[in-house]
Amino acid sequence: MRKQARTEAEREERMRTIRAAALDIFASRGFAAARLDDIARAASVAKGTIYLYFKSKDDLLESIVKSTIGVTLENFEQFVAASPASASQMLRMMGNVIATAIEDNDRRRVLHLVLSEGARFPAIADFYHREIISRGMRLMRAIVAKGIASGEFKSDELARFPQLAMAPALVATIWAIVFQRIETLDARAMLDAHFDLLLRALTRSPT
Amino acid sequence: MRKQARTEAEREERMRTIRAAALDIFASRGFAAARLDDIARAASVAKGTIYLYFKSKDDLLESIVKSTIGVTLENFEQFVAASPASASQMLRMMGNVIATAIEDNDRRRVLHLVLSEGARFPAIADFYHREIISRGMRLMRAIVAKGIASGEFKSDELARFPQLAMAPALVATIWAIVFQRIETLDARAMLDAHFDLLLRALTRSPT
Amino acid sequence: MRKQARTEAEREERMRTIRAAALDIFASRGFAAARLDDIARAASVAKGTIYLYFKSKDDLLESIVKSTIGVTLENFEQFVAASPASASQMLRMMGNVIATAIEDNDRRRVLHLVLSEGARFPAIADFYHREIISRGMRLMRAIVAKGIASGEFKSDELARFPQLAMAPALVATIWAIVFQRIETLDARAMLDAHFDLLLRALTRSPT
Amino acid sequence: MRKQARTEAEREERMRTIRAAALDIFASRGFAAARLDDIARAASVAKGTIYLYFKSKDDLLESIVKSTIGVTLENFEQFVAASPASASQMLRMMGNVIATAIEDNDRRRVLHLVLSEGARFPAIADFYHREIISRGMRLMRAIVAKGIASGEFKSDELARFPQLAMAPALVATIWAIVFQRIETLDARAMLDAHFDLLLRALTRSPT
DNA sequence: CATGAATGAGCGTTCATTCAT
DNA sequence: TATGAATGAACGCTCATTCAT
Repeated sequence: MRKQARTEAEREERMRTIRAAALDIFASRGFAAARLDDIARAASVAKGTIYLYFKSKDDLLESIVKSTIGVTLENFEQFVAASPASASQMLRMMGNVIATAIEDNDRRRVLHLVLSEGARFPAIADFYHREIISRGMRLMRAIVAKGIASGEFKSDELARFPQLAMAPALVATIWAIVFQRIETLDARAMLDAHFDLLLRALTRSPT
Repeated sequence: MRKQARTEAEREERMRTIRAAALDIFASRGFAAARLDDIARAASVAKGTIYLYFKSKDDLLESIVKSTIGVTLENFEQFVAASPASASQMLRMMGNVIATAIEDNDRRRVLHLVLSEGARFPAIADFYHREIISRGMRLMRAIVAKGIASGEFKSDELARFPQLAMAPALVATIWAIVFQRIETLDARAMLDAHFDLLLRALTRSPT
Repeated sequence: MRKQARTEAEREERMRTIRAAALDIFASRGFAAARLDDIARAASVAKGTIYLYFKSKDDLLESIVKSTIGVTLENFEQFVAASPASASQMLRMMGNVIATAIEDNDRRRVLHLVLSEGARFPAIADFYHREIISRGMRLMRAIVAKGIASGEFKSDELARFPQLAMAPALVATIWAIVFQRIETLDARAMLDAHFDLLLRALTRSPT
Repeated sequence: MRKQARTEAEREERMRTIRAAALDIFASRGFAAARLDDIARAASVAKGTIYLYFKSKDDLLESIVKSTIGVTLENFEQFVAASPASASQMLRMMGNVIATAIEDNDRRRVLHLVLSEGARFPAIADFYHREIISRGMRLMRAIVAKGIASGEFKSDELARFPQLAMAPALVATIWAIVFQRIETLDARAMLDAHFDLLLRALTRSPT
């Protein structure tokens, strides 16, 4: 072995390999119980090599979370502002984006790591909140504002609690990791039902 | 400092004390990183004493989860069948029960432990699914069935995916543990909004 | 339970019971690996009770060894002096006594404990040497002296190294405990052969 | 203080060092009471290093026994078949080999470990029986057979119980470890006396 | 850069001994 | 006396991190 990473690109590639291996191991054993030895073996590098790229086990976890942002949201924000689509259509699209996102196993695993370890890793919770959650919430609020302005949406619950739109995605993610073995759950069908209900409620005047 | 638990009641009390201390420590450090030493100190017993009541650290975790069932659901199931209340009223009541349940910090911590460690502790996932989740789902389906039978509810999404009713509670729980520090969330207000939306959607015919 | 030992006789009986149980456990697990819990259970007493009769685990071991002297030797010494039997006959008798002694499982176990733990328990080595070994050696020397005086025995190897007479008994004991499972050994037949050889040698003039 | 063993030879050397240290500690404290910490210190390595070379404490013990075979016997077997020496001479030689062998302190300690712990470590008892004992017995039987065939030896006790030839060596070994402190024993002189007696007996017709 | 041997602090569990009942 | 719950020091083994090669 002893492949050397001289260029910056090779360096990035190495880090990606190690991160991928680490995510595998963290996800299957849990962060604290994961052993660097296993990660090294899974990444086909020596244990010491990991330390050439990451300061510590904690840093490795942090790096995994930070590298899994998904550029998806970035583009979407500008799109909302400019698009001629109706708020309902946008909400649907958002639903599809979410459904697609959580079908990706790595993203699920990262989310689960954030939920499980976030309390002990402020940097991770901060990062995830800043980069993913608050963006998603801002986006959701933008859509709702547009819908209310246009008269499509009759109530503002989703603006006050954008979390309500994502909640089923969280459930689907956790279910896939914790309960799938016991009882399967069709995540996409559930998200479809969820957005059906949401739209039916939002487009109806509260009594 | 060497109180002996000779009666069965004292024994139960001891176990409760140890469980409570362990939940504190598990919740704050995570299961794997929690040290029996800390649990013992928190429970004001010697480390060896823990092993008089629990077979192992794993067993202690399992016992914590199993002892936190909450009798709440039990009673509720019979109530649904017999009550003259409308399905809508019942769903509201259910919402209140859930909101109250997740206001309890211990319950939140246990749920978080189940979500975080369930994948590595099949016994825990099994137990939680059997005792809490499948019961809650059955209950939800009973309510929806009643609502559809009476003509109150026009669609069955909630019968197909009862998880949709609980999803915001899960979000609230995780938020409290992971993100509260960064941005507060009024769990009860969110759940109220959630059930408002849900009822508005269910009582309206799908197009 | 809670049988109380008020009289001295009851007290002795209790100690015997505990010693017997302890010997069982020491022999099967080894002294260091033996657990007081197991001894207590085997003796049908509570763990604390053992400490009413013995100062410590070490003391219990010591007590076991000291209580297994076997009065056999005592009587035999006087017998040698007075008996009209020839030295050869006496050696034969001695052989029989030894053979019978090591057929007793408890004696074997005690001897094995002495051999295994004696190095770490000076008190035990001292005691065993004083009470068993040096007596046996003295006895052997007395027999040989008698044989040489009477002209029966032509050489004094056995007087210089009385251990030579007992060596096969030691082998038989250890064999029974360590190798019997792999290959059986007929201890009595071996001892018979040994004393046959010994007498044939002693009664012949060295060249 | 952080010498790395990268070649196979250095690795072997490391194992030897650790085994030697372990034998010291096992012999002085007994196997169960020996602490890995002490072994590590005695070997001038960190505790964890031991586990790079041995799977467990048990494995370390086993390895010690297995690495102390002594090639002595191997060569001797072929020698007996080919040599023009008489059976008596061979028995004498055997006596010298044994006497020399048990003068080695390490060999004594290993034998004592086998006798003490063999009952709890079947692998050790099996190994020792297979590699040392049964070989020694076969050898002894070969010598006796030769002696009887040539008419030198008149009886077969030693063929039936080859253990009789080694018994005094066992006594000498145990004595050195358990009773030397109390009363010294000249092992070589005793073995000489033993083989004198043995030869005198074997070369004389039984009555 | 890469390797993997070495380190040693750390932890779950055990068990001889004590002591409240 | 007898009991057995409680104690806490001790120990085998692990594994994140370091560092010689």
